[in-house]
Amino acid sequence: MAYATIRDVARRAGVSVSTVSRALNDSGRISQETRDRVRQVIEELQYVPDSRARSMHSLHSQAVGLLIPDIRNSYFADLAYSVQHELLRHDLQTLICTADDRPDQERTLVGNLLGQHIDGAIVVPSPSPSPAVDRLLRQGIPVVYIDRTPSAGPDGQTGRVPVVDADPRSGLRSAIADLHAQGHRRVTLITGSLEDSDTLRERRRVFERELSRFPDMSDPQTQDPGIRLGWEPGSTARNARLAAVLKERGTTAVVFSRSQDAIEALGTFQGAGWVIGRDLSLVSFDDLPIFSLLTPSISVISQQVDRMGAVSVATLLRLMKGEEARSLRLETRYIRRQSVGPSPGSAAGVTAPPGTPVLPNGRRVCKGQPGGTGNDP
Amino acid sequence: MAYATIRDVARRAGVSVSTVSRALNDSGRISQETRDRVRQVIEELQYVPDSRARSMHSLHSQAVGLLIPDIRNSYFADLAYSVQHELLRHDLQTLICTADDRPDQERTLVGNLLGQHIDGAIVVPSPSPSPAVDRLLRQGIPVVYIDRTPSAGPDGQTGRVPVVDADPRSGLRSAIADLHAQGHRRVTLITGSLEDSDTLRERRRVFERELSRFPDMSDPQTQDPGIRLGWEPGSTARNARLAAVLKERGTTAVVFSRSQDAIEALGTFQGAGWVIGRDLSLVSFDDLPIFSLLTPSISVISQQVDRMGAVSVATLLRLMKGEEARSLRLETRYIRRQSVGPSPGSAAGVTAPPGTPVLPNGRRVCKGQPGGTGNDP
DNA sequence: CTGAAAGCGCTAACAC
DNA sequence: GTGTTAGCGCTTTCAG
Repeated sequence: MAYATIRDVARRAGVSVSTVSRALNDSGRISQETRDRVRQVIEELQYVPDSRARSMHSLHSQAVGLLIPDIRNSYFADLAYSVQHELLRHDLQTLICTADDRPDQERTLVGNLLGQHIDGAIVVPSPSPSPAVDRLLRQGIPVVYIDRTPSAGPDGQTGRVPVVDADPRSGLRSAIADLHAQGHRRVTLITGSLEDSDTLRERRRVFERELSRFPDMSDPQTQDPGIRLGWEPGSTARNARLAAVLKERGTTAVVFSRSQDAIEALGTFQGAGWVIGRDLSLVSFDDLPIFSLLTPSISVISQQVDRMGAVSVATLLRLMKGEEARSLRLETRYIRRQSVGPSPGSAAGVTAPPGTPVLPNGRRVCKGQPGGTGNDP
Repeated sequence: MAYATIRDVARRAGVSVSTVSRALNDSGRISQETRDRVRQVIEELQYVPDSRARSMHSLHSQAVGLLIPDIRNSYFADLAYSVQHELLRHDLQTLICTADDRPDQERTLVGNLLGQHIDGAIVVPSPSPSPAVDRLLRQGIPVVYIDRTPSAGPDGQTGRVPVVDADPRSGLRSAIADLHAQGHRRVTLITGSLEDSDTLRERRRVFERELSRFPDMSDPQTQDPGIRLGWEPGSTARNARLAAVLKERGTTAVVFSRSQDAIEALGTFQGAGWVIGRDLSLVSFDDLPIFSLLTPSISVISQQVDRMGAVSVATLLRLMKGEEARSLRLETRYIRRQSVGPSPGSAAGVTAPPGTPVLPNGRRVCKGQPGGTGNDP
């Protein structure tokens, strides 16, 4: 069935196309009466204005591109959801593009986006500087980086792009304070290979700094409070080795920099006879939905993706209005759950220290409530 | 910076716009020489044709809508990924819309899609018949349903929409056969409330039928091999009750109809001192990425989302070409992992029965390889 | 308050 | 082979 056009409506309502247009947009001068009649006809004909034709004049396509590495990753899916809903509130459509961190695919996708004359873009920058994103920038399209700080490219271009990401400090500080209060003195960070990622490098650096605020938590034997794991996907051998190292160090609590490592190691720890939250306390970055579903539920340092989505959209809107916009770091938040308990052989931890933000057994609402992480009061 | 238009290119190349158009589309007669020159200029100007203007003629927008309940759900995210990549191979853009199973939101989103004159749509039908989707149908837009069979609405409209979904039979049959071979005789299905979902109802029905093929597996005490769980999100109490019921029944193996229930129950079972794969064998529907990461890894009945995406796209393409397209049910596949082991107190299960499709500790490749589930030879 | 007409960027006849 | 021209469906002056 062919689409009804504005002419069809005009004809049927006995008016001209410009009158219909005015009725559609509440613009210009139009009498209440004709407006109602036109609206009536629009209903009858199930007329939907062609947004393509429309946007060719307005210079606004009402569409925003969202470039992420992989939609299958829970974290990015949450982010996409949040961004999309926030944009929808502003009558903007989100074009979700999964670039797989592959430059060629990025090129194709950005080409598509340019062809549609998107009004703006929200981009998770890939590890290496991206020529595709530069193209957006050169075209003068407002861009906001999200989640990762891009490696400063040699071209000054990216210099003026606002970044919205998470500051690991607040979350790590609370987590370490809580672990300390629970009597833990030997806390180990488990991180991925640091070369790959600024994010991981920063977490590591901040972890060390925050740990050093407690003199009794420094480890006299090992200078190095962190353990690096390669990217080999969770070999059992690797996790077994990990368990051995922890035992040798006398570690009573671990913080995982990458949620995936935490998931993989969990079973190994339990298989080794450790009860998580009793024999070993465990905290992971990223508040994945699954972490609150598992038993024991896993304490996390939340990146607050919902807020990140909302804030990045707000930043983009500002840019789109031609206003200035600055980079912003969101606080991470420590959420205590069952996986953290008092250190074995310690009398501490019966009560949490005042001021520690703790949500015992915090549960995440999954359906329908974007903000339902329970983080915000 | 303003976009370069086809006129800019024409002017600069010293030709007319139609010549540029021909160079762009390799259509009509054009000399090699001028074509190269035009291409040259296009490069220089970084010219990108305006797909909106373009599509106003061709009657094709090269865009397809994908309507899913929630992108945050791993299962749908996987599906979206698969669909999007498959469509991209055919130079079609995917407009991912998360409808939250809310009719009003569906209305808005479908309105947007109509406004863009999408060439087709792939839709996960919501439990109740959707007026929004009917609107697409009335407009004559090719639609394919995916994953769920829609409740037959009173309007004949939806009758002619092909459905691509998963047939639980093959997977359940293999799973039950494997469990039987492992010595399990008391197998229980754990399902959600059946009223909500045709899918769950069917799984339940097929489970009973497949179970009855083994005379020694029927349960003399309980007529009812299934346990229904409400939707209360994983209350500890509920899971504890579940454990008690299983013990009382003498169940040695469980099959979860909903992956979420499996995740929630896992910890409770382990907390009760059961070793999964030894004291209790466990199979879940849906091959979520996490299931292969956990220790023990979880045996699953895979819906083969990758294939489902590919097949639904193929079906849609057929429809878009005006050809007939039929509904299709994909086989589900049982993938054995560590969570299934021999029944306690049974001598069986040392070897798997011949012909049973088994992938011990099957691991899912997450990055970069759409087809990397390891299901396809 | 309403209508006629120009044009957004592109494609597709039709001429030359 | 290439240029001219008429639209696609809409918004937006500019007259009435």
